Amino acid sequence: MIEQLCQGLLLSGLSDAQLERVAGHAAHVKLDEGQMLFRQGDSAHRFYLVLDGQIRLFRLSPEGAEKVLEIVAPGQTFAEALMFLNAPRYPVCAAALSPAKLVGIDSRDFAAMLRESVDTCFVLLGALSQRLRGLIGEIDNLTLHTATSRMARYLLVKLPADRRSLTLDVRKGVLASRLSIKPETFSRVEKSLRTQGIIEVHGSHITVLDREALEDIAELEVSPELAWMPCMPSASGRRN
Amino acid sequence: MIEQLCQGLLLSGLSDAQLERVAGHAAHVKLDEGQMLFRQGDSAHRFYLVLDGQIRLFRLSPEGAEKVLEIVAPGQTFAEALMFLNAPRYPVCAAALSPAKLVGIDSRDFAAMLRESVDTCFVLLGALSQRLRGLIGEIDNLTLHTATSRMARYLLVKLPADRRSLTLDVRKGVLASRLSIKPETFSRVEKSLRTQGIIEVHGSHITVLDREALEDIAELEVSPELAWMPCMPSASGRRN
DNA sequence: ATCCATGCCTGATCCGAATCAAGGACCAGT
DNA sequence: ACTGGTCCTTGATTCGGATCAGGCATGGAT
Repeated sequence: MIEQLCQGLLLSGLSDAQLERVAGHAAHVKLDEGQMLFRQGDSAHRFYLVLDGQIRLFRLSPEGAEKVLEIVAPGQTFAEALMFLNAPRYPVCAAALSPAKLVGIDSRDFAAMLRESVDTCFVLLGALSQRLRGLIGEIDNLTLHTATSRMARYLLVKLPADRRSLTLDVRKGVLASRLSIKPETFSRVEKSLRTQGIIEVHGSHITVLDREALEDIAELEVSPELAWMPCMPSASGRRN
Repeated sequence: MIEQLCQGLLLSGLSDAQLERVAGHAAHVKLDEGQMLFRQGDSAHRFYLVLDGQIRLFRLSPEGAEKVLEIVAPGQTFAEALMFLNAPRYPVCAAALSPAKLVGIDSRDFAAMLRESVDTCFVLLGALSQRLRGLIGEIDNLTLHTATSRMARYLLVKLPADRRSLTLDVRKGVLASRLSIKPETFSRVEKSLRTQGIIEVHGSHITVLDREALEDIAELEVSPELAWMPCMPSASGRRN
């Protein structure tokens, strides 16, 4: 159990004694493919470390529509932030994309331990900060960019720095939801990139033929430009 | 200066000695209406506490489009999270909506002090967690709900619990951007709610005539319903 | 008072993406 | 090899909201 906990980046900085204490109230959880771990609105007493498989975090609308916020991979933790709220309830649903093994860690217990380890506090603060940055980027994607642009960005992020191809680690339908695109549109965007000769697709294996063009479509920030921009005082939302 | 720092909810838990230390490297900042405080991409050495006025945090796309992420009111702090990243850069632009006074607090200094106060660490963790929850709600709004629904939600949130009317604290154009709506559409949505007899508008003063109807439009969660939902295993993004 | 700038409103039109509707591909199970 | 089931793809159409264009009202400067 202890060694398994160490797989979590968040927990790797803990001392043996601390790990043992955390392990005390921790519980192994196994999920079948598609099985729900918790639902949004459930009261949250624990957070989780993924050991194996993938967990899909998603939001449900009252009408039953769903939006995937994150796909959690082994070694990552999720739902830690709730530890610090008064009457914590999961803000999302969690379900396994594939058969999964995880460890559930008691929030109260962990928080108590945190009090004795400022270092770990800082690790956690860092993790939450990064997640915050990620969500801001997500909102930027949704409000300032098109579906095609989001797709291009995703490919560029997932593309190993020096390699030209990658293999999608989730079904295209799930990825579509992750990018806030309908499966039909996803398919069309993919086709468009294919016919432009920018990418090549064989099942879930994608090869980037023209990285330049893809970066162009992704509409990435160009830092130096910011210094030139006028940024009119109190400019109203021309182009929102 | 010390008393001013205390206005920040985040800082109110600090001891006098700690406050004094923070005040040491803190600097007052005054902004004219519309003046920029920092731009996205700028390296971030400090975070801010708003004493007076309103600060508009927004994101710029390469094409110059802008999206307001938050409007910061007096007593609130912003950009604290960056403290815990390695090469921190502001992820957003900040500009004053009205003449504003704020205090800039040195990140390194504050972080050093944090190491000696686990309690304050927890306060910060709580604050970041809430912000995280807020951003998830924001993404939910953008992906699972219409412009009209977002507008209704905003009104309901801003509406004092027992009162029937409220006064908008920002220009409608800014609010539109905050809700990711174009000013034209904002105007049309407002008109639609007016002609339905749900709200009454006089300038920036809005009266809610039919709270029920507004809640209906807002498509709020109905917690008990979640227990009934099937939540098919590995359901694909039917309805994204 | 006149001027012009800015914010807000309204109408006509356009566009990106969702929806509706069918096919087709790729399985696992019989 | 045949099923029946997902999952993906493709086409036709619709729809929400953006864009373009113009008008009106307010408020500060001259």
